[in-house]
Amino acid sequence: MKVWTLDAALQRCQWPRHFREILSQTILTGLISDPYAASRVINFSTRSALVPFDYSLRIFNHLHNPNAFTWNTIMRAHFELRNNPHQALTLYKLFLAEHAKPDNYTYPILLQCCAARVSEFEGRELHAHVVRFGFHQDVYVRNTLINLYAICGSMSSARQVFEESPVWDLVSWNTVLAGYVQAGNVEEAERVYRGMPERNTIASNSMIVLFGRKGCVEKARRIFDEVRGRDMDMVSWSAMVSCYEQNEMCEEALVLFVEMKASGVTVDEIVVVSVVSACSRILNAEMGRLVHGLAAKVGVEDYVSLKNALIHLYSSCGEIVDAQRIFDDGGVLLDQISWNSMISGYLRCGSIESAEKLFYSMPEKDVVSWSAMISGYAQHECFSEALALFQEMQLHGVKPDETALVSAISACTHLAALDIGKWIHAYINKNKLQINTILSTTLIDMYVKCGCVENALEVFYAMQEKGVSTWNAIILGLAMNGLVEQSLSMFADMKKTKTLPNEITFMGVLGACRHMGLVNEGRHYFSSMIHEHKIEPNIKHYGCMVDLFGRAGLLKEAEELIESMPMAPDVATWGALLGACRKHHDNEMGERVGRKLIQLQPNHDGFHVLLSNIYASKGHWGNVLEIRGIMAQHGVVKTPGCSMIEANGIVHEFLAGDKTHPQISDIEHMLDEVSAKLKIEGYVPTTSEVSLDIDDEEKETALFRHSEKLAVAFGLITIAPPTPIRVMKNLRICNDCHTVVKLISKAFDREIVVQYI
DNA sequence: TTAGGGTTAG
Repeated sequence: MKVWTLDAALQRCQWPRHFREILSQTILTGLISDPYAASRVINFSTRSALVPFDYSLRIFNHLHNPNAFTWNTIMRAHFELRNNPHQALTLYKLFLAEHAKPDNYTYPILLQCCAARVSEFEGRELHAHVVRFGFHQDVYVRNTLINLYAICGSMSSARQVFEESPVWDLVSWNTVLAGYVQAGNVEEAERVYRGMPERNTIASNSMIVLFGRKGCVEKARRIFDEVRGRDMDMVSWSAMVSCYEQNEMCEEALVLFVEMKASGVTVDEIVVVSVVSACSRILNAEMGRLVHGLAAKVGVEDYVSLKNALIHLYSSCGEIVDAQRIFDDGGVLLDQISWNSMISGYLRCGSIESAEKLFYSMPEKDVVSWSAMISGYAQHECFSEALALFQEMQLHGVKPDETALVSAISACTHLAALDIGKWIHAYINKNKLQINTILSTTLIDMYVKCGCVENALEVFYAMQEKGVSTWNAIILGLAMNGLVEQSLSMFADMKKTKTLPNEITFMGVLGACRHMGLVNEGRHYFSSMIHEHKIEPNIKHYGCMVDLFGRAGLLKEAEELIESMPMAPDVATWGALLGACRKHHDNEMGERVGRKLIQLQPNHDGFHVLLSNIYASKGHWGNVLEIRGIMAQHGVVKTPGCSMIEANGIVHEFLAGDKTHPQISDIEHMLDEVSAKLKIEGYVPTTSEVSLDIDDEEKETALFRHSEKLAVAFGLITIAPPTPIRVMKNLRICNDCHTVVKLISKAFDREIVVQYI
């Protein structure tokens, strides 16, 4: 058998059996011991789908003296077919050990293997071999070296190889340029781009990508238009579309895509994914549907990233059925991201049960799956479920990352689960986990809402970089804890750091003024917000000012401010005025405002209750009953007061008048004790708050079953001093509870924090 | 044999 017969036979080879016959012929005739003939066999077998890779390997292992070509082929096959660059590099050592000589094709393969492993160390070793064997002048070798260093982030070495080259081809230029693009080095990239002897499409496309990533949309567009005049290709269009999409110019992205279609360029899966993502951003399901149809037409429907982008699109637009259809039809094409996207899609659409079902049925859960579920629970106010899942996640040995931690901590905040929150904080420190601005801010938020100002300040001062939300959390938190002066001086500090305040900052600042009744300061900050910082006050700022004026008895000014609002006043704003009317006994205005509100928002419980309270405080029981009737007629149910307290890592919930707690008899006993003790101290219950037509003794009892009092009593029983008693409440605390808690604190010598969240 | 495009999950 001759080599040319072998080549001809291989060319005709159609079946695995043919190949085995050809192989046995080469062995029987002894042709296999000819290194060139052996290389033809290996080359064919590694490239052909007829032969399994293991079979090629077995042939290779039986060869006595494979030549460089054969070694190269088998090393490349390890890298490309098996995706095993490490094995290729191992084989290279064997190659040298057998005293075979590498050729100029050997190093591009091996250097690519190093690039795939991002292994600069191995690369440098090979670089030395390249020089030793005298291939350093080869332009292919040089280019792969440049690429290797660029990928390993060592642009100085890449640049050095480039500079030392005797000749440069287009690939050399493009590779160096790609390195700077990847490193995000605009200056050097532009310099290289300008220095190129001729600018080709690939280089221009790289520049479009770079400018797109850096937010320089106009520069990208200029280059795009330049290429357009020369020779653009699919990538040019695609890069420009994605540039718009990444910079949130979704309309432009869609327009350009339509133009691309119209110009007759082939559309592929990559550009389609960018376009679908643009549709998601602007919640345009209709356009997305068109693109989806187009993708099906060009036959890229099975592309998993596209499926994922579509699941995201449809679920973001509330079209959960369509999202689900893609997921259900996906079968084996789906990946981890598909599952996670579907879970968060369900959660976004409020189908907690579907999300749970999918979550518990998924083959593999990663951090994202867990934290999607945890934060989904938290977003739907299922805080206990969120925390329980966070703990379950750790039992499964999954390490929480920043996002999971943020969700868990915010669940702690809402549950007043301070101990668990502190445990998470300690866990972060112990494991030296990355603390980013969001995580720190969440911790600060938790501490201030649990009344631990010291801990909050500790986190705050330890932060390297503080964002506006960090300042907001501390300003708001200090004010919330009654540390008004500190809060306002924090605001002054913030201004010194040149951090620009936003509308939330002013909520904190105005809230601080309200807390202390600082009317003049409030006016000053409100005006500086508008004139100095050019921030339009929102409805909450107005509400805050109305409350500030109202509490100070400036009812007229408060009402005038409401009338001057550019938007319709909301519940809180009217509520503030109504509350002020009650406090300052302006029943005329109170009734007027209250009646108006009931008409405006017949479904809101707060107004009815406030108005009813106004009547109750005057003893006008007829009117109270009338309001009750209106409430019943509109199906308005008073939101029950609910307080939470954490003891020994368990969160206990109390509703007003609640008798369901297992320790209720102890609690009632404690309340009686408290009542007796406080009466000695001269406490008189403010029964005017109770809008029931019952006698005073019954009113006292009702008052003493408010949820926060139950929780505090429970705290007195279960939490040993000096640990403070911390209670979280869903509604604002009533005057009586406020007084009572202060008295308990004194009489029992306990630190007590009741927080309204 | 070396160079250019993308997104999607919390």
